[in-house]
Amino acid sequence: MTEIARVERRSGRPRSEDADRAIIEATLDLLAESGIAGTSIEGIAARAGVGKTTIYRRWRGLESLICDAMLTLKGPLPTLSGASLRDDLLSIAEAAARSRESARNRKVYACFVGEMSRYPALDAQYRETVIAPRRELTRGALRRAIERGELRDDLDLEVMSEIVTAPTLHWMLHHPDQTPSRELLEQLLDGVLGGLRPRA
Amino acid sequence: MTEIARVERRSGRPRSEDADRAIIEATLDLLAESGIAGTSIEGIAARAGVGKTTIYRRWRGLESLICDAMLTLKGPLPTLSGASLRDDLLSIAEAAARSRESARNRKVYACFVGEMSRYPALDAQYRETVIAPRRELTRGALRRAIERGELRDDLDLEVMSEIVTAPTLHWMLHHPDQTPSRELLEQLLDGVLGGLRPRA
DNA sequence: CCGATACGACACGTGAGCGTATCGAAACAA
DNA sequence: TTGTTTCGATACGCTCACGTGTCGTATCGG
Repeated sequence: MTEIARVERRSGRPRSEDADRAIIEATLDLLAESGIAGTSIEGIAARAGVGKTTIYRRWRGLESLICDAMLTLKGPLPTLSGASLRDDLLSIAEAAARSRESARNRKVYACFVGEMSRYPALDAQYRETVIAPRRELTRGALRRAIERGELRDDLDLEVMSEIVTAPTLHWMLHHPDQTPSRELLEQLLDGVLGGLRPRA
Repeated sequence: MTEIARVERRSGRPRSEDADRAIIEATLDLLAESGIAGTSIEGIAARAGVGKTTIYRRWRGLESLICDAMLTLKGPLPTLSGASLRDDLLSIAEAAARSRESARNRKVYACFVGEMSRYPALDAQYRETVIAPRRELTRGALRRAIERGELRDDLDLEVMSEIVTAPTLHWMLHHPDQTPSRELLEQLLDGVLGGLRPRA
């Protein structure tokens, strides 16, 4: 909805879809390199090989454009097998890792953490379309696991959700030049689920 | 070391320590409000009520100034009682929470996450003077706990360190408008140490 | 008092990005 | 072909920060 209405086409030269793609790609590239504050319409136009007019004709401004670019960043939500809590959480972690496979995407996520709060429209859309569905996915998996007796029921769901997701996200955030191996994801998850104290 | 050498004082008007303090405070304020990219010498001078000359006389440039400002951000390292792993880790978590008590400091930390990598000198100093000592403190506590049999010894120390610190740091990073209660810190820590599966 | 240095204030020219406007050419519908 | 719309390019006036230099004033040592 941030894009300017594409009114019913009647006549004249149609808008180039190549330009659309080039603009979005250039936006993500610049976000990764220079952060939100360092990304400008002029820079995007130059990198995309496009006139500024072409951008202003499609988006209201920088924030709208970044909103749209952001949406192309996130992959599809994983479908959970439901076989076990471990399987579900591993699927979620792997989906997160997959959307951070390219160095560019990792850097874009990193710059969002600190800068997003200064761009309210962007922040709201990010929370609603990216964070919230994934959060709900995790909470659902945890709820089902509690019902099946796979999880303690004496801890707040919010606290458990934090414990389960934080190590993976924290690792990925602070290792922007690496991709976590499947082994690492499993080690983190198993450590979290089983606990760090020796079983008596 | 980033500060311009304060040569042997001989005569003339001495530099104002009030100006020093005002400059550092203004720098941290602006970092919190606008991030690194949005912080300028002009802005700092204006907010501190100081001439630009006064800043350029003391620091080589913006990055040097931010380096010095950053050092005033971190409180002292906590001393660990060594009584138990839980006590030690709780002390570490509380020290981290304490240095994030003010909303301003929380926002400064948040902006560092995404932007720091674009400022190599700043990044190196931050890792060396802030992150490394705290990391070593945690690893030491974990090592001693393994020796005492308080911890599993089948997990990589790196992985355990990640699991132990991530939930607290992740929570604080994504709740920049709150301070974690002692109860929350304990819940997170106890969940991590005890694990999320029910004890058989 | 005198020389030295720091103080805040202000001005300089430079460069970047803003959002808008205008250009001739290109790509479509009728 | 004609009319319409988009294309990339370029230029506009505006604002902001850069780093430097220069004011007159304030504060120190000797």
